[in-house]
Amino acid sequence: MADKQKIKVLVVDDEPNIVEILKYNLQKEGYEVATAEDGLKAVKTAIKFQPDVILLDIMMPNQDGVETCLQIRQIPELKHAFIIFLTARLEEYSEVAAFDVGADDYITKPIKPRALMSRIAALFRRDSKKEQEKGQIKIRDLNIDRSSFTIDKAGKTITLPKKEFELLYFLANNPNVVYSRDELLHNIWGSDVFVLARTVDVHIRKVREKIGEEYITTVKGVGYKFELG
Amino acid sequence: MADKQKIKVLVVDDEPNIVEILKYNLQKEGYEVATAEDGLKAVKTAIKFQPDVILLDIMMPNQDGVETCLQIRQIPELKHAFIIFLTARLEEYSEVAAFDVGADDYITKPIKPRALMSRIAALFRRDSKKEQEKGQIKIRDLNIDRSSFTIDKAGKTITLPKKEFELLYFLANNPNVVYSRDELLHNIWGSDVFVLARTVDVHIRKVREKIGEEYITTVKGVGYKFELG
DNA sequence: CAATGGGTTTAACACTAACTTAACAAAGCG
DNA sequence: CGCTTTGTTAAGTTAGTGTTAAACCCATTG
Repeated sequence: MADKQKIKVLVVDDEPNIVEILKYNLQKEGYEVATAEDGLKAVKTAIKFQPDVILLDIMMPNQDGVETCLQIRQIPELKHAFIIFLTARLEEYSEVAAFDVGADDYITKPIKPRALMSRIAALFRRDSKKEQEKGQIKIRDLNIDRSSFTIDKAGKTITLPKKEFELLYFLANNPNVVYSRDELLHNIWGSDVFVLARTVDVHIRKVREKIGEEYITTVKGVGYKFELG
Repeated sequence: MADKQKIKVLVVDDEPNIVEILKYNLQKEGYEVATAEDGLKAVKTAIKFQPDVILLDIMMPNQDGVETCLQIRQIPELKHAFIIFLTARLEEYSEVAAFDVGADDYITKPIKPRALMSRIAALFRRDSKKEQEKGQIKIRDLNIDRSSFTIDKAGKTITLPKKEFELLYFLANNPNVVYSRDELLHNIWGSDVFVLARTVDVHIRKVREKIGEEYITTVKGVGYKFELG
């Protein structure tokens, strides 16, 4: 996948139940999660953990969310973090305070996990869309088009499955450069996936089968490369 | 979508905090932002900046939002601009006055940035729909007609429900481009709606059922696209 | 304001392409 | 020639999608 590294979320609430529910849901969505049970611990954890998103309860022992938010906003390394307040419906005063204090958003309890997930996802959607907006390669007699996951060759259009496409796309993007199987795995499958290196061979086979044998060549003992004319 | 060039937003409020928060969030969403701190400056800036959207606080020194709105509405170059009032919860009177004065919408403080962003995005979704309401697409043997929500195929006319139509219309408008379920949700359902991504599948099913299987193809692990030729 | 009904969303289960693994054949290299 | 690396095929597994039915929502109507 394209999430080179996981988005990190820090959940801060004094109610263990809520923390658990949020943690569970966030992890299921592929986020890396840390938790803290009060404001003081939140700040410490945030510094170590460097979260991208902080879900912050307002009413907490030791140090409430507003004060915590203020402190976090002072820390340069955490300035980019999104802070979302979790508030009980009736603490309206806090809504006002929240934004003065630098929160990016707030949601009212009871929390609907699904809605919260979408909202967090929305925060990062823009970037991922842009990444994909690159991507059309003309090389030799191939026209490789990321937007449609297709290869055009001599008028014929071939649609490739994801992994096969990514493989060809990656190699074609760096023509004449030899990549080892491990490098290909790392770049295309991602750094946190464990599959046998020989898996690459099979995908290479499939790609060659579909576009022809003359594009990807083997360098024995090293790996594969996309061959220029 | 059609954001060839950035949408311009003018934020007018006398509270620097609020201005900052809104500016920050708007820029993050990709809008171009200008600010003004009172009504008089707002009008001047608006003339220079030519915003597409104006966020206007009601209670301001020098010249309040209502009066400012009236003035802006006089200026021909700014007639197309959307004006959204920002009001404190209790100034109910203003809700009434706002629309008399030519505002397009209003929201009450405290402002939820997310909600505001969605609202702004929605303005342009609606707007762009209007533009396209002429919208008729001829593609392959289909004739897709937005004004009646119908598809003509080989003499037969099929009427689709709204979501199904929008889905087909969107894909047909961007043929050969693969869209993930999330992208489709974002573009068709809107950014502030939280539904499961799999909902898209069901609508795809219905559309295929009605117009035939040969138009929309699946790219596994990626999404759907409208297939040309 | 219950009942209806179309549209939409969710949930559950079935199914298959895609992916991975494994196993054997062929090819390169000392 | 052995030994290692790659090619190839087939079989095993899984993640992603298809499909259907049921739940839900909301506007309309009697």
